[in-house]
Amino acid sequence: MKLTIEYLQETLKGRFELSLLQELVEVGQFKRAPVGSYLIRPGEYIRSVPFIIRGSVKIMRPDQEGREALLYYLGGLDACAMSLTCCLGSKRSEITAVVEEETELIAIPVEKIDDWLCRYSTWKQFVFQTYQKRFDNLLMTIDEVIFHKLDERLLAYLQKKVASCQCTVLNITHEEIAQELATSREVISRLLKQLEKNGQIQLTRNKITMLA
Amino acid sequence: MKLTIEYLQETLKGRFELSLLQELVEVGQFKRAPVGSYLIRPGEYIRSVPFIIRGSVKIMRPDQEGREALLYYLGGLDACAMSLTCCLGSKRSEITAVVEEETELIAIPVEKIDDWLCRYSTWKQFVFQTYQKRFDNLLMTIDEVIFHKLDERLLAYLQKKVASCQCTVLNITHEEIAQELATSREVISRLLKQLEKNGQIQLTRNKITMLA
DNA sequence: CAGCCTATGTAACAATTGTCACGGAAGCCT
DNA sequence: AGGCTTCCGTGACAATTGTTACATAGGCTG
Repeated sequence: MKLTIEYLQETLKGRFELSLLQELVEVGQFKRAPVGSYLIRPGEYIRSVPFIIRGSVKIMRPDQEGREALLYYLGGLDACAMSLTCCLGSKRSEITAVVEEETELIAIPVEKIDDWLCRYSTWKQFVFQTYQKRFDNLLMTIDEVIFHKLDERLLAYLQKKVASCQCTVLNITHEEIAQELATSREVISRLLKQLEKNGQIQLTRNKITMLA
Repeated sequence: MKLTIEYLQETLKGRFELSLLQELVEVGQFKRAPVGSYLIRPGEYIRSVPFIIRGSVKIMRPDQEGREALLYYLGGLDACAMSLTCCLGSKRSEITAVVEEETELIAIPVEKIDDWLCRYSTWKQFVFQTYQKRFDNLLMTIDEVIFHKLDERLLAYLQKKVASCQCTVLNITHEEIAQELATSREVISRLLKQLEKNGQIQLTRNKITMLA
């Protein structure tokens, strides 16, 4: 699809000035990314920063043994701070970005990130806001892992998921959850069963329904 | 102490252009911070960003119950990214910064951070480099906590400490370590004893000597 | 030296998390 | 229906981490 000023004005209303929108239309590349597709893989160089218009993207952190833990989600009007730093420092990515729900995004070429920074104060603001949000995300993730037990983390995980997909029925297997929380399937099954006993969720194959 | 161009040229050699150094001399405030002093407390507004010339500063993350876990260390020529985001978004600090070893720093007023960003490309570079380093630090911390067990984390902790203070004898109590790793003193004592049995360290009161 | 405070050692037990083994259930395909 | 694959439930046990309780040791102060 081709980007238009009208589309941008509608989706980003008031966030950026007109002249910036015009540049965005020129250099930005609109993309629709299907569920499960990878926006970024660890080790890759990043040539464009994804600016998410709508949808949901999962940011994960891999380790050497092939495990991959969830860091946080990006949603509408978010941008990936990791990409920003990688671009500006031309380093390889240290994270994975997977589309969680069908996502529309604008790919912005690296050069422009820097170029716009001093020419558009709204852009500068946006970039720094992005950094701040990502720091907050990371800190919250760290809090979870350091200070909370698995059952609490699991519940928080489910709630985040619900918030991100806007519906109370999650289509997900225990195995997937286990991977994102960096533990084993059996442990997750056990804890989920506990939550079910407490009346907080309902379990069926490939599906978890939040009740609370 | 009063800042001088000569001092900055010596300590920051080549990193910033002369005109920026001149501004730094004018608006920056040189400070010497003793061990144990707080540069930032959670909940505070931040009016100046600490740019560390020499020494070591510990960045910690508190939780509601008064626990406080170590995130990472800042050393020479580092700046605190948290301060940056807080300033630019005028938000309260979410972390604690404590001086680990006698530190010399330059306090830079908030307004200047933004002001210089577009006027000095070396400054812009520095700011983004700072963000990137802090992201890396946080990611490494997350890796530790998510993927590694306490004994490995403890060893990594000790090694980081050794690297940061440049000597193999650490003056620290088990209790302090326990707090920074968000666990209990007994657990740390147990694991330290294990390390001692393995011949990796030597324990005496208030002191841990690294052997490996 | 006696008294006191802090740091450390350690046993015993509880709780949490990880692993193994296996059985059953749900859905799909032919 | 029968066979196959994937997902889930669960018991049993191991390993790790947390907690309680108390003993001992080092070092300081009067």
